[in-house]
Amino acid sequence: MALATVAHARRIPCEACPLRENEHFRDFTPEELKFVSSFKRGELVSEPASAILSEGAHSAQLFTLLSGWAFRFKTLEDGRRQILNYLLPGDLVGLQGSVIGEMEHSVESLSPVVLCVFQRDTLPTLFENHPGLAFDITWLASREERMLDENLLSVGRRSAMERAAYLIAFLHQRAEQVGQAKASKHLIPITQQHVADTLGLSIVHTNKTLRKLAERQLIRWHDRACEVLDPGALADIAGWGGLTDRKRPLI
Amino acid sequence: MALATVAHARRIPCEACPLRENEHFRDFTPEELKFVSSFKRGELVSEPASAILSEGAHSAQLFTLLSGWAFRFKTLEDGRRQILNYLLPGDLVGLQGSVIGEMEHSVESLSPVVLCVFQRDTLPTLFENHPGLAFDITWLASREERMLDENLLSVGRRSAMERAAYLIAFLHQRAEQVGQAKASKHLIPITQQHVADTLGLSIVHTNKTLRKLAERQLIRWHDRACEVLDPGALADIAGWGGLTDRKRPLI
DNA sequence: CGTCGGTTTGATCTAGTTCAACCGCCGTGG
DNA sequence: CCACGGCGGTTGAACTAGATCAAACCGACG
Repeated sequence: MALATVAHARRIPCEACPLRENEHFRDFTPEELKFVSSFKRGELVSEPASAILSEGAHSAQLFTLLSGWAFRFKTLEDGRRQILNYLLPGDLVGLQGSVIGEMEHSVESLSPVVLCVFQRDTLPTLFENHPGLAFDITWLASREERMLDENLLSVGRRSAMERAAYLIAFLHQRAEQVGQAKASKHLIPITQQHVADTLGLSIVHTNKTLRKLAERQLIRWHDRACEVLDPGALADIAGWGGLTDRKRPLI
Repeated sequence: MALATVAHARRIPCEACPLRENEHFRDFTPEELKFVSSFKRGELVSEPASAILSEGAHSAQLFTLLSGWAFRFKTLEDGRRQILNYLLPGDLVGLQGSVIGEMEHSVESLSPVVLCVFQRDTLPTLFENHPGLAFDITWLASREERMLDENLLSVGRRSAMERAAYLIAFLHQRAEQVGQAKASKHLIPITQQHVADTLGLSIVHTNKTLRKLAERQLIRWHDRACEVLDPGALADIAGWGGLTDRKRPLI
């Protein structure tokens, strides 16, 4: 697993951020945009499968994912790994570290990613001068909490088949919201090992479960990627209502 | 399951809140205290096993738990229940609802509880005028996220024995931090059904697992309560490092 | 052309589930 | 006063979802 490549100099100004064109994100006032832009320190570009943040890191920075896929995870001493959640464009990375001071999980990329780098110690300034943005950060934290709640329900109480169906429907919906689904023809860039570590299952059983979903024509498995054929049926299997499609902030 | 009893008129002013004496909470400035006090609308007292907030509620209020134990949970349509986390004195209740607008989980009490009721729509005022308190709310949200991360690791990757040991060590440590452990002689007011629904196990297997812990003299099971005898050994079994003992805010 | 990571498959095993009782306690209604 | 029912906890037996073990396949890549 390669280390993340170093930060490049600032490229795109936030005012011209292509993500903002997506109607899924709420509009910012020019003033807010100006502040966010001043808050930004640079960009970080990184290869697939590279570490972005590591558990225990004290010097954690705060990022927003601009493009690509990543995931958060924790491991036990003997190596058992649990994936906690996935990160898609617009998601905040490293908030826990910035707010509380130390990271208790790691973050790794699944695809080539570009991150927007913020100076962690300017967070107090943001809270001082931009209550609206501060509220947005809390909003994003609450949203993460929600996703974790649903994940926990899944891992704790759904069967292997339900879990797998839920995960894929969930990721597909998130990708769709930020316009990644079209861009990549409904392809989710994960291996079956990632699925296993998300669902709390063994790879073997994960493989057999995914195979059944494929036989039912709900997904098609590619090399290191999952193509979603029938998101509705997947959500049905899981008994999952779907994400609420509210506009969200983009810091 | 009884409904929560109605809110009483305001009793204790925040300045005299007994919780603040606990050194585990950070000191507030007189000005902050004054605002929090004005933010408070009243108190809610409620019986054990009563609903405090319900999934889907749109009119969710924001609370701080003053005394007692409660828990957050979600259920699937067929009744399978997953407990997401527990709530102890000083914990914020209903933040998701207040920030995003709708609750996606329910909250129920485990013991008699007293909650401090806030007016949800004054939250923007708090963010406007008290950036420090706003930051504190984000801090608390991040802390919840952390606890969920560890829970997810537990349910996804730990064995039944490890999970049970982790849960009890975790709850015991939290109780101790807020001074509940001494007060109740290390008694956690839960049934084995609660444990099962937290760990994602059946009651039968939960019973057998707890029994083993009891045989090893690590816990003693009482009627609707778990007495913790050896928190250190429990944490060891789980391979869990314990909570970081940082001072935290109390809104 | 060999190796390696990701995927697939079958066989065997086991941790945890489900089913079925039973006990003790407590609150309720006759 | 007692009978009854329900809840929380306990226990054994039978069962199964999912784990583990083992081997092979396949495409990419040096």
